Order: sequence, then structure tokens, then C-alpha cells
Amino acid sequence: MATMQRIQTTGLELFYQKGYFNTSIDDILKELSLSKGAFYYHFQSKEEYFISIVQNLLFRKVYSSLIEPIEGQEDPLNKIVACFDDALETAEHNFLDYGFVLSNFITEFNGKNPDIMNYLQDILKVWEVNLVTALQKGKSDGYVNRHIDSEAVATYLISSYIGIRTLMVEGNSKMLRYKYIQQLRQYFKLIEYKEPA
Amino acid sequence: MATMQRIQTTGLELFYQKGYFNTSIDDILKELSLSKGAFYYHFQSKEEYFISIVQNLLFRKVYSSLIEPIEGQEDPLNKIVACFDDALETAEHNFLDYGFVLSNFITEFNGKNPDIMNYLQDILKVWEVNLVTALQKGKSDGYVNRHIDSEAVATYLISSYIGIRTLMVEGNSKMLRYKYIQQLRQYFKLIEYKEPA
DNA sequence: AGGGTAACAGACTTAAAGGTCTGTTTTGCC
DNA sequence: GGCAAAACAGACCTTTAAGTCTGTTACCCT
Repeated sequence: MATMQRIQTTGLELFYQKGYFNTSIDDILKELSLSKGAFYYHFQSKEEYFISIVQNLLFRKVYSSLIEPIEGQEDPLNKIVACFDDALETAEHNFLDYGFVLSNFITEFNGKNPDIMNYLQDILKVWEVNLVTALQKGKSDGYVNRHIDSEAVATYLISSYIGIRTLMVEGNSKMLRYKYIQQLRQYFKLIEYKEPA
Repeated sequence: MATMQRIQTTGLELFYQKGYFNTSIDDILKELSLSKGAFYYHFQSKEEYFISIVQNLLFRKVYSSLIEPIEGQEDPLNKIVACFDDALETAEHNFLDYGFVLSNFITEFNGKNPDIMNYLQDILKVWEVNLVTALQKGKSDGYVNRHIDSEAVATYLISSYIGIRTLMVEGNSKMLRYKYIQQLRQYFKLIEYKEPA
């Protein structure tokens, strides 16, 4: 793999684990057995470097795990449950979990770097739009109740996911996941299409 | 106000706004026009200082805004909605919002300082226990459906609250709050006691 | 083969941050 | 008033981290 990509991959891992401000360039280079020269040959600054990670790796990561599995599918509600459950299972199996990458960064950069915040919010926006689209399609296809507010549901879904991932860092993630999915299913009972009596 | 408390109060504000690791002792002292000598007379280290803030100010803050308004009240579901709505309104009126203090710190310290993590998780635990108790009491008092899993509901509530507060940092907090409360009410329709037919 | 450029090594500079230490001021008390 | 202890000031030390710069190695192309 090219050096530049290796630096990005390792950077995302460490930034995720320790946070952006708490991870030094030296930490990353030590992990890779590389030198300052190598790093600053490929990137102008730590900030520009981080942005490149966000736009490449982070976006792809969120997309492939939370957006793509739902996009264009039939039966959005069950797909969403399955997708969220998969994502939580992955998190559960990490020995040490560090929360939801995207929301961690949003928390870390809020009020500090509006530039980076925009890139992060963009990813959230794509996710939200995709959920709304899926719900609307679900209405057309007879899976979703036509009276629900798709945008509000999408917001609520994202909120709860961000929150449960934050809670899961504490340890008892298996139980949390179970409870969460259980309540998500309950919630969806209100959202799904009901046969007219 | 005593110097020690002033240092704590200002510290919580700055830690909240800029994060713990991104706020220097000098930042806080500059804000207060105090010197290093004053600080280290009252506190042993930055860490011990932060812990004192968590145990005093942070706990009280969470307790008074999210726990106390629900504790021991009748009709828990409506109380929870009102309480959450109040808390979100406060956040909404901050020109610059920095998210939910408690979950911000949890995100920041996770994997870095298990000691501090415990103190933070303790606050979460108190919140959760209180919600569960309120829901159980609601069952006895005929406000809450006896078949619901109180612990799962509490977890789901905390998750969604943490999440919506994270989302609200981006700006359009008024709309987010509206959508969130709307969906929360929907969700509670499943939870509330239904008159036997 | 050799020259040129891309890719990298690593010492160095500069700034900031946590913490120490010595000295000074203020306060409470007899 | 005087004195001891609490409360604070601020220079200083040490470490760390971002970024620079000069020099060296590896690779490609004719």
C-alpha cells in the first residue's frame, strides 16, 4: 500500500482511539516507523491531513456501514434495524470501543474548527438525506405509514444511534445493544404501514 | 464567591466549550486574572481539579436539569417530555451550543482516563436509575404500560437525548428540538397505559 | 550507466502547557 | 500593632508537539 494511504489509515485509527488533539504526528509516525520528512512530504499540515482522512476514509466508512445497506432497498424499516444492529455488533466486538467515530469528531471539533465541522456535518447530512429518501420510498412501496414525518423520524434515528454508541463505550455493550434494538423495533411499530381495517 | 469555587466554575465553562485537553490552566487563570500560585494552592493537579468539578458542579448541573424535575413525580411520561423539552430549550438559546456536557466529557476521556470515566459514568448511572424508578412508579400509578421494559426504555431515552444534543451543535437546533419532541411523544404512545377495552 | 527527481530520514526550532518554587501580600487573631 | 499562616504572584523548569530544513536514499527514464 502506498505510504500516503498508510499514514491516513493509521491516523484515522489513532485519532479515533485517542482523539485528534491528543494524538501527535509523532505517535502516528512511530506506529508506522516513519519520519517527519515522510509525513510533511505528503501533507502540508496536521489539519489538512485530517481533512483528507475525513473526506476519504471516514466518509467511506460511514457510508459503507450505515448508508449503503439501506440505500434503495425495499422494506426500509427492517433494513434499518438490521443495519443498525450490524453496526452495533461490530462495535460490541471491539475489546475497547471508542464510540461512533463521526460523532466523536463532531464533539471534539465543535466550536474549534468550523472548517472541519462542515466536512463532518456533510457526512451526517448525507446519512440523513438517505434515511429520509428510504422512508419516503417506503411510503410509496407500502411499508411505511404515510402520515409519519420522515425527516423527524430520520433525526430521531440518528440521535438515538449516536447516543447508544456513546453509551456503549462504558462496557456493557451487549446488553445495551439488545435493549436498544428492542426499543427501536417498538418505535417502528408506530411507523410501519398498517392495513386499513 | 470564594476563589476556589470561582476557579471551578470558570473551569467547567471553558472545559465545556473547548474540551479538557484543549483548555490550559493558563486559559482559565487568564479569564480570572489569577496566577499559577493561586491555582496550585487550591488544587494539586489539573486532573484532581477536574474531578472536583465533576463531583461538585457537573453532577449538580445534570441532577437539577434532568433528574430532579422527574424524581418522585406523578405521570412520568409527560414529566419526561417536559423536562427534556426544557433542557433542549436552554441549549437552543445558547448562541453557541457545545452539546451535552456530560456526554462530551465521556467522549473525550474514553480510553484515556478510566478514573475520570468512572466519575462520569456514575452520573449517567444515577440518571438511568432515576428514570427506571420513575417508569416503575408510573406503572404502579397507572400511567405506564405494565408490559414495557423500563430499563430498555430508560436506555433508549438517554441515548436519544445524548444524540439529539450532539446534533444540535450544528445550528438548526430549533427545528431539531421540535422534531425530537414530536417523535418522543410518538414513542411514548406505545409506553403509556392503555385502558383495557 | 548516470542524472534527476520523488520519497524519506532526522536534527533542529519554536511555542505552549503542566507543574515547581521562591517570594510577597493579605488576613485573622491575640 | 505584630505575627503566623493562609492566599496569591510570577519567574522558571521540563516536556511535548507542530512544523522546518538540510541531507540522503531509492527509483525512473533516456
